[in-house]
Amino acid sequence: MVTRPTAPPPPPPPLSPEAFNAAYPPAPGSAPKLDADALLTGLNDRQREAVTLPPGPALVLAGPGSGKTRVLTHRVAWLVGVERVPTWQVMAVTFTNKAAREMRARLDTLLGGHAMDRLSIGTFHATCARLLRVEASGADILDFDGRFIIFDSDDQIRTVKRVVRELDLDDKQYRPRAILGAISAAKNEMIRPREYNPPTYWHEVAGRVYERYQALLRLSNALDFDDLLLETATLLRDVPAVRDKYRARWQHVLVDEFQDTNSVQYQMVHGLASAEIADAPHNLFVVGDEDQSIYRWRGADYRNIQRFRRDFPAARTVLLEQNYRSTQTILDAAQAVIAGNANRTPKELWTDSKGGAGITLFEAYDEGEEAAYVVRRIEQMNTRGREYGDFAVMYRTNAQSRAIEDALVRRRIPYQLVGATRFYDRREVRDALAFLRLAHNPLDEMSFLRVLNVPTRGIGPKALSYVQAVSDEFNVPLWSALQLLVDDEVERDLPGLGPVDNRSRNALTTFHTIIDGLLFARDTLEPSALLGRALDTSGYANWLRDGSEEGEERWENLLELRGVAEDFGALPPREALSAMLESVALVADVDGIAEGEDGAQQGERVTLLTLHSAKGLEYKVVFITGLEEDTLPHSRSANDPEALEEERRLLYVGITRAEEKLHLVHAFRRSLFGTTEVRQPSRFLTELPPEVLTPSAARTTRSRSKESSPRTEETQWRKAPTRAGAAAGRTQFHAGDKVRHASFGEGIVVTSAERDGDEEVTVAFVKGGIKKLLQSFAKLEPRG
DNA sequence: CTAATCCAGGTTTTT
DNA sequence: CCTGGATTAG
Repeated sequence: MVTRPTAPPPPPPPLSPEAFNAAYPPAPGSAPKLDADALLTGLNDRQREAVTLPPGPALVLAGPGSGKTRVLTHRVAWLVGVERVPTWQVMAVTFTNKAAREMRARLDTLLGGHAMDRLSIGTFHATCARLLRVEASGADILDFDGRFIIFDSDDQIRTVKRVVRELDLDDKQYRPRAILGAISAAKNEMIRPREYNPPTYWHEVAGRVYERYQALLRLSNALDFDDLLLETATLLRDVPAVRDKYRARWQHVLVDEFQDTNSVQYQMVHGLASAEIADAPHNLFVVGDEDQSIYRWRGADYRNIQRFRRDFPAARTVLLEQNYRSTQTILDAAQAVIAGNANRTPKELWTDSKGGAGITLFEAYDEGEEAAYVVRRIEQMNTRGREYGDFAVMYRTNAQSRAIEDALVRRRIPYQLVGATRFYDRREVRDALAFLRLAHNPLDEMSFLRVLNVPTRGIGPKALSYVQAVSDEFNVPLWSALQLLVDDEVERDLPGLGPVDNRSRNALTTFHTIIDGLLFARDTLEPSALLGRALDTSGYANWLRDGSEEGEERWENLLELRGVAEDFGALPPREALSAMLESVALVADVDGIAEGEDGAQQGERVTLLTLHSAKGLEYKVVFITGLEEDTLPHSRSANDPEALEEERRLLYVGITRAEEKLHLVHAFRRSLFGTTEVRQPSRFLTELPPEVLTPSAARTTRSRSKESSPRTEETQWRKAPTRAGAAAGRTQFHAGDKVRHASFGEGIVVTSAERDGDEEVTVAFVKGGIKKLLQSFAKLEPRG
């Protein structure tokens, strides 16, 4: 593929205006020259067109499985290897670390491992963080300095809570989550506290919180996720020197998943590419798919694709419709579903792989049976030669994973859970990181307060109030206040508090000693050792490992964290520490961390994940579970047509993950927060054309679409439960009977379910409506 | 100050 | 169901 000439390549024609090359002479870090034909082999016509587009704005509309990442990476390779653009002039942004890593890896292969270090490839957030660290040091345009820390969602919510309490607000009426949402929304619109124009009284209050929240952030020299974007976009908009510098530097900007950009991200990209500098072409290459826009709730707007067309009328558009992933059957199903959305530009996906297995639709009795079904199918296919790694089980909400996990554990099938209680959200991990953050910067109040009394060392509200009082009195951070206290450099009688009692004093000294020790060690110990020291001297390790199973589990998480820390061992300690903390703050997914306890590799495990985290992935066999009203579409989306369209896109994303076989599963009833409810099948199911389904599944949807007719279907069980009915004393069944699962209208409801390999049967009579009926369900013991 | 216990509330998706 | 907050007993 990649050929390296033996003779030095002839000087390439400069892609960018000479003026730029003169002003910014190419730095070391140009890529090897690539052979254009070799680079393009294996690409289809459309892909080739996209990869070789002339400079200028470009929009690639890429359907699922159409080789989007391939196009992006080849485009970069084309630019640096064929067009001879210096690598440092290229910036590619993605949304996830995973995508960035993958791009990097693929480019590494394409470019033969050279010249990678000068390419800017990263997530929006990471890219912004890097830029801000540079720009905030020195210039005092910004109200924070380059050593800022990054607040994650937990820090954010704690801060908002603190402000809500401070302002004496009712946290029921002003729920911290909601307020944080409002703040985030404002930031996404680039609205600062002072410019905030509240539409309602509630928002006015939220605005007050916003102001104080922001002040607290800056007090800790902290930025939240939204700030990273906002401050960068503002800088590029308002400071010509900075803007021009980066425009000149990044002459080629490539954006992945453009449909998921929010307004700030759009402006940032737009700002970088605008042509206010004479002769600068807008070399902005964006790739996206409106149909896969699933982050509306955090400000993403697929209409940015339309906006792009409007703002860059000269943009060339390339449509990628050939799919290399799924069977035609699966594509047909996907298109039928997405066709239900009104606001979209139609695309016609096609593939060379005609036909394919029908899509199975299964109605389970409840989530337990749903899980049993999935697991049974996996086992069946596994014995027929499928690897566990070929399977993925997807769901709308993380809570749904529990039942599936249970079933997998019982059958001893190795699995991998993506996301869920994220590794870095675990309490012990956050505690441990708080120690490291304090070692990095003891003024970090969030971390200070977090571990001040963890493990408990006798510092309660009383002791804290001394520190707080000193902090207020002398207007210094908590850490400095603590220092003053333990060094006995403040008046013994604090205003309104009286003398500091000895117990508090001792406890505070203990804490001070711990952190001081870390500060002392941070320049010599590498992060993993520093972490070990922190856990030892703080007593955290002992406290955690109290002999309980839970304690050991948590301890293992800390060992994993230690493993993460070891990756930074090569750098000088001080640098390694900040690199590690930065990386950890911007990591969202757990991949690479959750290697199996049972020794199974990733490829040998069933993957469990939400539909959201499934984007960009593919599996041979996909199960989409919980296809019910109020789950998919989710109840929160019920009243909002826009939100409903997003739910449909979510299902579309899920369906198009499947390469060969798709199972759609829904349950007749499902328990949620303790109570059980009857579920209606998802409206999206009725949008599936019967011919994409397996015959029996097609029959089911058809009978279901006739509204008032009874909903019946034969169960999947071969053996009827033995005289289970008799045990109920209501009706009788015999071995060999065909058990029916009749939900409505027949006077009797019978369902079977599997539990621990045994079948469980439920029988009831219809009396007083379905709700009553379900309450009166009798649970029966199976008999041998 | 800590630990145990009770209670109410909130439960979508994630950089 | 699970968490986090509040309350209470020690």
